[in-house]
Amino acid sequence: MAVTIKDVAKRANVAPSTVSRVISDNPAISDATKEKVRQVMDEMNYRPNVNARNLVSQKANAIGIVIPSENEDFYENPFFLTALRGINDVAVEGGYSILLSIGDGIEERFKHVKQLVFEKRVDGLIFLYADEEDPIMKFARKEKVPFTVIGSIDHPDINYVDNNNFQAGQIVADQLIEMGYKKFHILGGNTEFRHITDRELGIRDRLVNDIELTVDNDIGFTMEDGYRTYDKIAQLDKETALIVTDETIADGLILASCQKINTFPIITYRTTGQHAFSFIDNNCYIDLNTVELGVQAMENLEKQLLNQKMAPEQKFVDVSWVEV
Amino acid sequence: MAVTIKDVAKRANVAPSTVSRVISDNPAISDATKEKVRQVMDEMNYRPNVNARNLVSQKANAIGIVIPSENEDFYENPFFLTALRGINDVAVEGGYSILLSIGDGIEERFKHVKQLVFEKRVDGLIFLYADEEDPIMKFARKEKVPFTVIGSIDHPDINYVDNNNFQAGQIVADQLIEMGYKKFHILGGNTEFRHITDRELGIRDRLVNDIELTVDNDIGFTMEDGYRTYDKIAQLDKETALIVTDETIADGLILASCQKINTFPIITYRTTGQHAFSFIDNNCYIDLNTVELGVQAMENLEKQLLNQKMAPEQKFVDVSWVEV
DNA sequence: CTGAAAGCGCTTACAG
DNA sequence: CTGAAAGCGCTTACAG
Repeated sequence: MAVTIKDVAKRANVAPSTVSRVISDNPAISDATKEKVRQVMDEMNYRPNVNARNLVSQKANAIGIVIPSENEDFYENPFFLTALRGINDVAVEGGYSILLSIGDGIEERFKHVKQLVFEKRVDGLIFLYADEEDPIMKFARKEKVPFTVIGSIDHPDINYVDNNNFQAGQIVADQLIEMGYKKFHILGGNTEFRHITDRELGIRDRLVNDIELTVDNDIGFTMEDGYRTYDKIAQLDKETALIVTDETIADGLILASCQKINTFPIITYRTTGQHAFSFIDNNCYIDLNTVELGVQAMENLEKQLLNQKMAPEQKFVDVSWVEV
Repeated sequence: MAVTIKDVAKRANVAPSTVSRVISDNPAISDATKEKVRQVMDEMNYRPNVNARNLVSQKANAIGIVIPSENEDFYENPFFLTALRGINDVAVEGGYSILLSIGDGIEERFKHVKQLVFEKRVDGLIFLYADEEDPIMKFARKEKVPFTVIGSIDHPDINYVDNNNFQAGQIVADQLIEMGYKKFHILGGNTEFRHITDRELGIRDRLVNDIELTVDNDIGFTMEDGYRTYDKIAQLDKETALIVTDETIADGLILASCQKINTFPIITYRTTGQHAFSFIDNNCYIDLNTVELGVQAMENLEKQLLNQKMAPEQKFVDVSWVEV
């Protein structure tokens, strides 16, 4: 059997409660006792039993990750795994486990999340998408489960972390103007997504008089959609700077154009510098710092868990222009 | 506060132990009592507290997933997430949570896995790679943690689930012969991986006299490696059937050739039919049924957890030829 | 600064 | 078929 707090206490000639206090580094315990107990813990390779600890504290020391319902995306879009990486870093540091809810379909996942919450398997949730009308999110609000959203939600009570997409638009415009471009063409994903429209607004915000702007939005959200756009894009005049406000569409387009004469740079917003196409995409890009998005989401959630009555936070992560 | 087993017992006019027995569907309890108690549980929306239950049973009702140390792969290779999907399906069914160990670098992950095991956060592990010399796997054997490997390991004590890669080679050869090809060219990943060599052996096993075979192995494992192979491949004569024994390499090659005249089919082994390039890859392929690999791995692990003294199992999942 | 005791919410022999 | 009691391994008031 595994060694328990009692075994340690006996060997160290103290009470179990003292050992417990040493574990939590309680300032009431003398340094001498702490040192002695710690030595015994090391000797015996003692590890606290998480279940016992959680039972007392009524905590799970775990958080749940909720992914969007169109979950095919999850398997293709590097965004989710990259954000998860950031979440994981902070979670491990704080002793939290991460539980994924990746069942097929929204119904199954909703059921799973309910189970995680009601059985106290998780203390809080992180949503990898922003949709105020989502049933799982509504459930979390109703049950008062602490949660953090990655994305923007128009509601002052909700904690969220997002890219500063408006700024991300401004930066692109500024850079391209500095590079001497006079014509911009925006190729955009579906305008139902706020990051798409915010990026466009940011670009428009920095347009100077002599810039000519054309926009082609709502062309879809898959690689295939981008791929199919090639013929249209090829018509653009050579002086145009092409800004693709959705990474996956950009990848499809890059795929379509990589073997042809690449007449203009394709500027896009990237989840990570280590994307699958980095070896053929020699264009500058905007790094969305998605790992940092995950980090800040988890930091926010942890803060909520430690401080019940925290005021809701809405944070924006800066993006950065990357020269290639 | 949440409703406990005592609350249910009081309202149902029975003892807590009776409620507990109803939860586990103990046959000693009368149907009448069961029905009454279940009704009260529903009314009160009772959910058992997992921590309390785990504390008694000395179980975590959770399993840990270990990913390979070159973890950049994890973020690009659809294999891992697809296998996870299969694992998840079985895990949810059996009431197990899934904990990921995705920290950066082997050291950090090793530390994390140790913590998961020693703190009893997991009951068992699934390795998404097969390497007998891996320190984490050695640790699991030493500590007698139940685990299942996805991949093949030459050791009779280890439970694993793998594709039948030899058969996967045979099937490709058979199909291409039936299609009338007389020349095969194998473009292979690194031969340190057994699935690569087994697939080749399977192909060789079914070669008939008049087939001419050429092989080009160890060209790497990234998309870029496949992409770079294009010029060499373009030299092949038009009658050749090209078999790529690694999916990622195949994708790089498809990417390189998609805009050119695609003179011969590129046959490869695919993790899933819904891969990123499915819209430009019109070739037949071998479906490795990776979801099923995950399903069987989790089924095996669950069996180990329920039956301590189970004889080790080595299972092989069949692959299937997919016509496009 | 430290210990004895109660309790977290379950399960499981043991009795009856 | 059901209940009372002990116990899983911790933490945390309460005493001293």
